[in-house]
Amino acid sequence: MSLPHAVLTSLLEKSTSGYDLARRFDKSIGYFWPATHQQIYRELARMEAAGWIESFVPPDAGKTRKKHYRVLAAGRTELARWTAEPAAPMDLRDALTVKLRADAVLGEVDLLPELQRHLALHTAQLAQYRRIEAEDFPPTAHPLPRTQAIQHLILQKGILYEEGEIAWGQALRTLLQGP
Amino acid sequence: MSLPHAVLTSLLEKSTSGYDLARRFDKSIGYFWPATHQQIYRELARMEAAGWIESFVPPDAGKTRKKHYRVLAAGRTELARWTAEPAAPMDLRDALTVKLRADAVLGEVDLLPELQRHLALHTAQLAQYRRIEAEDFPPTAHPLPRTQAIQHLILQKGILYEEGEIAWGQALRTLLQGP
DNA sequence: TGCTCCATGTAACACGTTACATGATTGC
DNA sequence: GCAATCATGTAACGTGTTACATGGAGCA
Repeated sequence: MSLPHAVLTSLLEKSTSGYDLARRFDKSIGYFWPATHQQIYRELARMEAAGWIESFVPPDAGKTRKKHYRVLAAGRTELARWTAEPAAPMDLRDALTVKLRADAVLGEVDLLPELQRHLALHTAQLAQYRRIEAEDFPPTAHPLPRTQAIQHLILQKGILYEEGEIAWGQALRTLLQGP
Repeated sequence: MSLPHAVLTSLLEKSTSGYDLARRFDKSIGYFWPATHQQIYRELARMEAAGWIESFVPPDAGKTRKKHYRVLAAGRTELARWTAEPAAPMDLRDALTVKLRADAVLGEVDLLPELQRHLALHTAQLAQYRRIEAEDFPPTAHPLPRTQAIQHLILQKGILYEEGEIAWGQALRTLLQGP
């Protein structure tokens, strides 16, 4: 049950509409907690009913249906509560590994094309993370303030993850291609 | 939709009862695709209805309710189809990273205890993987046959993952504890 | 006029989680 | 006799996924 809290976090970072939230999700928190726009609209409605957030018509709405949301005190309290609460570490759900085991037991399944696809996707994602890092965290002599240091560390987690996937995938490719 | 295929794979590796399957899951495929016993019973019933597997009373059943399952040709075909089929890479769902972002935007949330818990859990998991590796893959001079090499590589993926989590967690701990 | 993008939603369903039910067998 | 474990399930619910609906705004 982390999606509402991910949404609260994103709203605290910048209070916007559900639509923009859904789009920003894809490029930030969504890397670590993906969500579709339908899920986000559903959670926004629930959280407004629960009194964690409130909606208002933004000044620049004009004749559009645009609604903005902002976090209320109750939402902030709830987020702080959840953040300190112990939770199980995420569990992996890695279909490629299952496929690899299936290949081992079946034999005669050519996994290489699928593996190449994955390597390409992870390589692309890694490149994107590196681009973001180069833009947002240019090398400096001085240590970053806490908030920025945390954000950099989060980005580095994504980078580490992709690097690991790629290194492992290359080892697998060598094995599958071997004589 | 990978759970049925994970179950098929496990059944091909060793055809057993739902109960044993659920217990073996926890210690093998479940590391990469977790499932509760209820999910497994549900999938077994569905797959039997679909003609992918069949149940039979094992010779050693006695008066128990024990049922065994074995994979039919249709199930084997389906598994091969799914294995070669392209699929999106797994997506991360990492609550700790979300909590970290929440901490950055809220301030004044003490994440250290939660981080320590995670470090302890990942360290324990890593130790278990290493124990399995030492038992099942003792160092030899000769390269392993393909099936075993694949199984070793799968285990190494788990090890790499845990090592990454621990290394990152230690970096985070340094940051959170820093002055 | 027709197309794309903005913006918010409803509905149905599949999958995952949690709690509970049932009865037999094994070990003390 | 009692508790723990074996063994299979039902039921209810919550989250995630997919398809579709609605209507305005901007542009060629």
